[in-house]
Amino acid sequence: MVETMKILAALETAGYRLTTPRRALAALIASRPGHFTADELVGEARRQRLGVTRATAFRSLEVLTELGLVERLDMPSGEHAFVACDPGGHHHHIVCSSCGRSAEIQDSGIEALAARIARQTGYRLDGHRLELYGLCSTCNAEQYQ
Amino acid sequence: MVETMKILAALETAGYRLTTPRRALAALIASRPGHFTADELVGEARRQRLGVTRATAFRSLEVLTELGLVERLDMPSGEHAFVACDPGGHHHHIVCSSCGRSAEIQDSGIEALAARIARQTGYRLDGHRLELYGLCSTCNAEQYQ
DNA sequence: TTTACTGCAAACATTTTGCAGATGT
DNA sequence: ACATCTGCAAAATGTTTGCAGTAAA
Repeated sequence: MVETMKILAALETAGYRLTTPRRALAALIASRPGHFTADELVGEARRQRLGVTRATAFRSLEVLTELGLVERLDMPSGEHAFVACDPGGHHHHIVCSSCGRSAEIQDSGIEALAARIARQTGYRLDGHRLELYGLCSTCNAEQYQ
Repeated sequence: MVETMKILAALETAGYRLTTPRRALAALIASRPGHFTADELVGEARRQRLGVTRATAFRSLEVLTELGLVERLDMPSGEHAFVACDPGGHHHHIVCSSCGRSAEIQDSGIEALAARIARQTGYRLDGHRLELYGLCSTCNAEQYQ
């Protein structure tokens, strides 16, 4: 769970202004249990009359992505989505294809695996991405009720 | 290396017609050493006067993707790209961020790793994606000349 | 008071679609 | 012959940008 305050604090620390739209977006993003598309975010903001433009939403998402507070995902469907996440450490996501809830995965051995592949293929790696898709335990349980 | 013939054979087997545009695209795709964007593909087709429309290119890429002859990648930059690949077995790609050359990676232990994560998180996985980015040995070598 | 930020609207990029005609089988 | 494909052009998406005004620090 990512809290609004953490996002705002990070923005402030990085020298960004805490504007009304940014506060609103931070709250919205923090309230999301899982991933969301830019469009969903804007829609939700509009529904709640928060007065946040599409352009501002994109601009904020960009800033937040840079700070590592949000990450961009590419769903199997091809659509782009974002997830709030803890900045700092490199990590990966596992996302529920039903409810969208997502969890962060720390190392788990992927780094080692990537290093091994690099050695085998002769590539000098400078990045990788692992995304896992499936049903979270809740959705999985519901399916059999 | 993926050959034109293989692509055409797969299309035919799947019941698709071997039209002129499809033959042209198959050849273009097979000639690519690495990944390519839809736009690059169309541009190349136009340069060679192959008479392939943008719409047709997209439609063909869709078909080829369905058949597993091509896969969609999401580059770190955010742009979409495609790579020709062997259909069948689940695999992943390692792509060179300089020349675009890409190689397929067979299992390498990712499946086991994914299974372990599934167990730990309680998710029932139905898919995952691993993409590795870096410099291939050739580009890496050139950098130090 | 200064500079970052926002809204607006237009521009852009990318992918999809409807339809009439061309073409593979 | 007949269904599948293609080209064309328009539409639907998704994202970015310039600029003048607003607001945070």
